[in-house]
Amino acid sequence: MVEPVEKAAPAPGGCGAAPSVQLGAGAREFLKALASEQRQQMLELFAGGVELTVGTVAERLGVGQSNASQQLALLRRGGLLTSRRDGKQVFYRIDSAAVDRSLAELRDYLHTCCPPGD
Amino acid sequence: MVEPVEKAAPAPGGCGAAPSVQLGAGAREFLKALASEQRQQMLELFAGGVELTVGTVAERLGVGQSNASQQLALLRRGGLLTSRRDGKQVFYRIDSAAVDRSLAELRDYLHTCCPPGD
DNA sequence: TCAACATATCAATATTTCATAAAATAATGA
DNA sequence: TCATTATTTTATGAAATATTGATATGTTGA
Repeated sequence: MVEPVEKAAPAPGGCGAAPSVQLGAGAREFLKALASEQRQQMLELFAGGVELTVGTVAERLGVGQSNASQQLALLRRGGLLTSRRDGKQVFYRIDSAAVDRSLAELRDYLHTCCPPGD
Repeated sequence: MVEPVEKAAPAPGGCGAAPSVQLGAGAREFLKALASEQRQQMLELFAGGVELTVGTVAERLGVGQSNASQQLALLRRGGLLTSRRDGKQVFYRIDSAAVDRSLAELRDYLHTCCPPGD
């Protein structure tokens, strides 16, 4: 019989006016890039800060060259990887600074959505 | 003429033996759940720790009730929301503790992949 | 210039995800 | 039990994503 308290409206006494939190386009690309198992495996190849070429990544994962190139491009767009060309080859490696930025943005977003101490 | 150093194998002198980093299934679901703009909007409705029913969420986002139910289930599987039934209705709310766990796992994973100071 | 190699882009097709409606499950009260 | 309401599950077609092969771009060295 006890009707649940309808806390539909933003809790007035809670954490104050919730600002319209929203993830930026960058963070969204970041999440999208990470939300694929294949791309996660790809990322793991770069552990330790090593640099790898497209061809090497394709070979190690047993996927086509075209596929690897496209997925790496996605990871780069998501701010997880950066690349440099050296001669014929393109070397990819983790973009630590950008990763940290995205992670911080995601943390802020989630902590605004759902403060740890509530 | 300078051949780029082929750091294909795990850097021996680098940050030590890179342990086989791998995201757990939980973290993967977490990322998947977050990697959708609609589900991000959905999450934002829960800012401040409010509880909402499936019907309310559907109405606020202007989507079908079935759609809302499915997306909410996805967010729950991803460990972002938790739910309780009270009578006929099901109330969803943020699962702060689980979010923090996933965020921590993600941070560890990314920091093993790509230590900030490298 | 050409030949060769590495990567990127494009096009076609499979696979997956999304959105809506219909049917099934669960809970309440008469 | 039946009717009503809320949610979940199922089924369907539409849209997005992944995979593959072919082609194009860019670089090197002859």
